[in-house]
Amino acid sequence: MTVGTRQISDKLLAKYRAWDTVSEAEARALDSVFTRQASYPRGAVIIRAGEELDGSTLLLSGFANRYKDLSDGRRQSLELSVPGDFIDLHSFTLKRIDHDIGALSAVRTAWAPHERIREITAELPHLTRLLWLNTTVDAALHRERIMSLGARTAAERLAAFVCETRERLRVVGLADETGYDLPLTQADLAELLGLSMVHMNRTIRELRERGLAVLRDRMVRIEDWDGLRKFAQFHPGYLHQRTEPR
Amino acid sequence: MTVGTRQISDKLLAKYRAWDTVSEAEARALDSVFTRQASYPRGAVIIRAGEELDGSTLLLSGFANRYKDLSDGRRQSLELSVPGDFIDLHSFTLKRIDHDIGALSAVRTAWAPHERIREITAELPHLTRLLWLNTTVDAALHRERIMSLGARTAAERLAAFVCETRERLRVVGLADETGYDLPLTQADLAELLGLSMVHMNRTIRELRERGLAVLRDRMVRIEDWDGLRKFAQFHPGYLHQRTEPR
DNA sequence: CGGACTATTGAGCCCTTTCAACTCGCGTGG
DNA sequence: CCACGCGAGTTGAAAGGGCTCAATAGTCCG
Repeated sequence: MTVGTRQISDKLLAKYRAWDTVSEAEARALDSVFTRQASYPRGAVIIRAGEELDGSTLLLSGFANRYKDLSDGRRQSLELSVPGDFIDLHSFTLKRIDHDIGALSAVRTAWAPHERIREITAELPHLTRLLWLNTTVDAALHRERIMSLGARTAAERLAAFVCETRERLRVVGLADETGYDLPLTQADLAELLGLSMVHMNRTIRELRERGLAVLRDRMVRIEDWDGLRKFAQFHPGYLHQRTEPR
Repeated sequence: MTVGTRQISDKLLAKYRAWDTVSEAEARALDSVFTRQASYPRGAVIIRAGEELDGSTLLLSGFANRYKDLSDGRRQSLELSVPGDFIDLHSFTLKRIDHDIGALSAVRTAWAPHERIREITAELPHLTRLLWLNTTVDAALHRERIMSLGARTAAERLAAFVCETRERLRVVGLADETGYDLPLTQADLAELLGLSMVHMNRTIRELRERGLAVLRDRMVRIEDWDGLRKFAQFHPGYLHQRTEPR
């Protein structure tokens, strides 16, 4: 899959380079940890809670989400995963993870055995810290989600989500000023934002009527980036990107 | 402060030993990273968002919380910190953190320069993985909070909080079957659980009337542990403790 | 003894949910 | 070719959980 400078870990690398400099040697080492690739259709469960894992999975393309269920059927999405995300890197230390990860669209993945990651931690301290940083930035995303769920209204929450997702996708080259593709149903979004599907629909309409963003046909069109940021009170510091947003 | 086997990192060590075995050499190394200690009164800001940090702080005694504010005054607590918590270990990779950390009670802390932590990462790979694990378990706590805020009712949320806090405190010797001290006001709890103070009060009453738990006089008395667990749908797997709960 | 903080309770409102009906587009089978 | 079914989206109406406003009481402390 190596075409010119294009590599498996292209997007992951782009993300890491938004955080810190990565040498060519480190980039090669990072790319070399990935062995087999796989594909999943929408709806497939990529990782199941509680399984013992001996490798971690990189999302090459498509979207996925972490979620937990309550026994009476209530389901909460914990986090959206976008291309370039190392969706279960935390299993390197945790061994088994406490939630499922499902495919929200057709998905391609690459898999890195923990053994190979361990070799990196033995040999490349700076790259190791980047992997660690990856997991701590994931935690920072979690915290912002807590903020949203606890303190933002439905419309603000959706706006913040649109902003955050735009920044995450921009780093891996999948979004620009005008917007991005987001192949999720309104039901998926509702689950992610802790809203009912009906209210999700009305909230999407509200954002459109406010002239901030339009979500339609699996695409997000940003109408007024500054207005959206302001409305959501989106402060991208928690993404810890070096590059100035916007 | 070393009295017999008692050390600064006593509680931190107890927590790590609930996750994995820690050798005596590792325990000594861990203890030795901490240099100066400090005290803060209730209400003090221990760590301020955005500051450049060159060390991480261990909570020796007392309670703290992470929080973020919105510009119009809405404040959301992100996570409770209990004794033995390395409250900003993530600053080791992040350099600056994206939220404040405040003292919810009188607090004692110890401080570890990042330089010393870096020495550990160079010399003690297994202990390094435990430190990394610490940050990934913190993320697991965040995820459970997202679950609570997104999918649990107020009463279930409080019940889950009481269960989780009981397990976290039990590991460091600060809780037993009957309950534990929790020196937080109802306003603190409300902020933590994303509720208004008034509704927090009513929710506390509901838990009491259900015969599950009594929160009064800065103490939590657990009346019916099994009932509480069941009501909250508390599944402690996400804490990743080896010891069987209860 | 006043003041500040904390806890408690009532009442009304509002955001969000639930229930329900209906549309639209699309793929499949008769 | 059309009927049908199904998933996704949309809208209305009513119910409900939690919030806000407001008032009262208890407690600690200077």
